[in-house]
Amino acid sequence: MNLKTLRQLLKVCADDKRLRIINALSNRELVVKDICSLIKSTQPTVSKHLANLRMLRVVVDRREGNLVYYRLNNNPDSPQRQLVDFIVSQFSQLVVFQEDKKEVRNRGRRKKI
Amino acid sequence: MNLKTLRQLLKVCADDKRLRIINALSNRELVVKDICSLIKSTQPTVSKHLANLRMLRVVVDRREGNLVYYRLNNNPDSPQRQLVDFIVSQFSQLVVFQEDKKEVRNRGRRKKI
DNA sequence: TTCGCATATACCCATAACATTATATATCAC
DNA sequence: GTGATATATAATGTTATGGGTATATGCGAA
Repeated sequence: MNLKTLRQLLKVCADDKRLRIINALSNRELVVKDICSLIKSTQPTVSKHLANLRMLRVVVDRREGNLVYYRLNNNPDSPQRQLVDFIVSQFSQLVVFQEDKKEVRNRGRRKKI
Repeated sequence: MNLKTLRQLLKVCADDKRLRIINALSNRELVVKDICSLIKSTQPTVSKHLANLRMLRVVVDRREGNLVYYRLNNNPDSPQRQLVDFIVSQFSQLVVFQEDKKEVRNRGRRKKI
């Protein structure tokens, strides 16, 4: 870990939509399309955000058929996980975060993802 | 606290020089000129970085004569302090951080600040 | 193979961020 | 008041970032 990596890690989290993605994924893994409709952004935009988060290992992905599931990097010793924990726990009361979590739960109930 | 503030708070920390300033100030308060020589940047550049940090209340300042002392916002309940604590403690082993701390301590010994 | 769906990448544009130079403000000494 | 020092702000150029459209890739079904 060096200064550049720390800076990049903070920077990749310093974006409204990526913060919402991180918060949403703290609930459970999601496919790209779910995230598109959740944060109301086009698919390329979401793919790019996810690529940014993936490059810094904030999230990891797995392909299943033609779907790609994204989840948080849950390695408990990683700085990524530490920062995500800080964000998710410290700011869980943020209205958007609560709304998004609720939406993710509902979406999960409505259709198998 | 809203999403925008969280984003701005993360962003203001997501810069090499501002990270070094935060780490240096975790030791003790410093005047602008000290920071200029520490991070080897021009005075306007440092002033701007400090203004950014000040706007987000990551640091606070006090004027004494024609010197302006900067220190970390040490309100223990503030998100600012929480994030700074995370950065300073979690990444204290970073080479630049250790070098800067050493330099700050030496500088403090050499001349009264 | 071809089609259709999900996702990723390329390209372009608009805006934001950083560094530098020059200038302005503030305070002290005189 | 003037001059010197410390800091802040303004103006400018360059680079980085985020969003959109179009296109490419990957995979399953038939």
